[in-house]
Formats: sequence, structure tokens, C-alpha cells
Amino acid sequence: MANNKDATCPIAATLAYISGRWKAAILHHLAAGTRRFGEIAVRMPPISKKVLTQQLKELERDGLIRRVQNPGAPMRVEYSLTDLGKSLSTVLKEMSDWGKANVLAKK
Amino acid sequence: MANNKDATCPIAATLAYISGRWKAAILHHLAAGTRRFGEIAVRMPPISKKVLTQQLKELERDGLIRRVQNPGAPMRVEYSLTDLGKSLSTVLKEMSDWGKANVLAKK
DNA sequence: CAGCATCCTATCGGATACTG
DNA sequence: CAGTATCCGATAGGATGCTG
Repeated sequence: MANNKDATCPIAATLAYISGRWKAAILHHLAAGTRRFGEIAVRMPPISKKVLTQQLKELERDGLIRRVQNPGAPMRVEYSLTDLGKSLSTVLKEMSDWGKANVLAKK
Repeated sequence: MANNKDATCPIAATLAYISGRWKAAILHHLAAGTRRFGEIAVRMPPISKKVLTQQLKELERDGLIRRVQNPGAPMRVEYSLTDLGKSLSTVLKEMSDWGKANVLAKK
């Protein structure tokens, strides 16, 4: 994928945050509310747990989502959008609209 | 990069069009007007000609840019945005603003 | 349940040299 | 000038199995 880690261009900087096989979908699901690890996994098959973990970690590292681990067994971890994550909604909405109108509509 | 070729999600569909190491920059330069191959290359070092060709081909295949080859030697090829490419400007502007405010500002 | 460890492959971006 | 043709290394994403 795009290696935009060294981004000096603001567009590329934004791309680096949201490009990733499942990140857009994760952000979209979390926009609806707090979700558990398993809930996210089941809504976007056939993602593997390893990859989901990776994407979640990157989103957390970038400050877009928050991870809350509840004590006790069985384990229970909840993910939700941070304010920064929520602030992306405008951008994601624009991208979604453009994609619907210009890509998905074509076929 | 993100493998969003099989995108069913409109956001991922849009991502598939603009994610790529240099695509955002290329689109940005072409937004200012028609540019020749060499002009684009010189404005974004140190891109290699092979990679630039690839990115331009993908952008053309996706209908975002237009390639016009003028007859005669030396060769002279001009690239410009199509209407579809121009229609992306809103999205790119949002991404640029968000990146400036939330990523580049942090350091 | 929510990971981590390991291994594997496809793809991407890049370096370099050659061509019409 | 504007590409092709090769070769290469890094890495993103995935399959599978184990663990607290």
C-alpha cells in the first residue's frame, strides 16, 4: 500500500491514518457506537483475528480509537471512537458519497 | 497498501482510487493545470520513472486523468484531470484540511 | 474472549539499464 | 522525452495454532 508514513503532504498524512484493508470499515462500525472485539470481527468476515488486532492497534496508536479492557474472565475489550476519530467523520462521509456516486454506481 | 480492489464499501472504493505512494501528489499538481510527464517527475523527487508511469496508468485506467500524446519527436505527453478527477477535489480538500489540522500540526 | 507467535505469499515501490 | 524491461527488498495482509 501506500507508504505514506513519511508524509509531508497533508493528504498523504490523512491517507496514512485511514488506508489499510479494514480501517475504513472499522471506523464506520465504531461510528455507530462502542463495539467489542468479537462484534467487530463478526461484522466484517473473513478478517483474521491477527489482522484485526493489527488494524485496531494502529488506529489506537494514531489516536483515532480508544481501547478499554474490562477486568475479569472471560476477557472483554471494548473499542470506541475518540474525539479525533469522530472528527474524521466529515472526511469519511465525503469519501463515501464520492465512492457511491462515482465508483459503485458504475457497475 | 490497502488492497481495496474488491471494495464493496464506498469509502474503500474511493481509497482504492487515491491510495498509492504518489497519487495524491500527482492529483494535486494536475489540479493546477496540464502537465508533461517530465514536469510531474521533476516536482516530486525522487520518484522513479517506472513508478510514475505506473501511478499515471492507474489514474488513467480509473478515469481520473487524461493522457494526450502529441505526435513528433521528441515525444511529448500531457496529463490533465478529467471531470471525474476534478470531482475528487472536494474530498481531497477535506483530507488535506484534516491532515493539516490533526496530523502535521502535532509535530 | 481477545489476543500473540509463527510462517507464508502477493504486491508495492524502487534501482538500474535499455529503447523508439 | 517518455517510457519498457528486469530484478529486488520491504511489508501488508493472511492462515493456522497456541494462550491467559
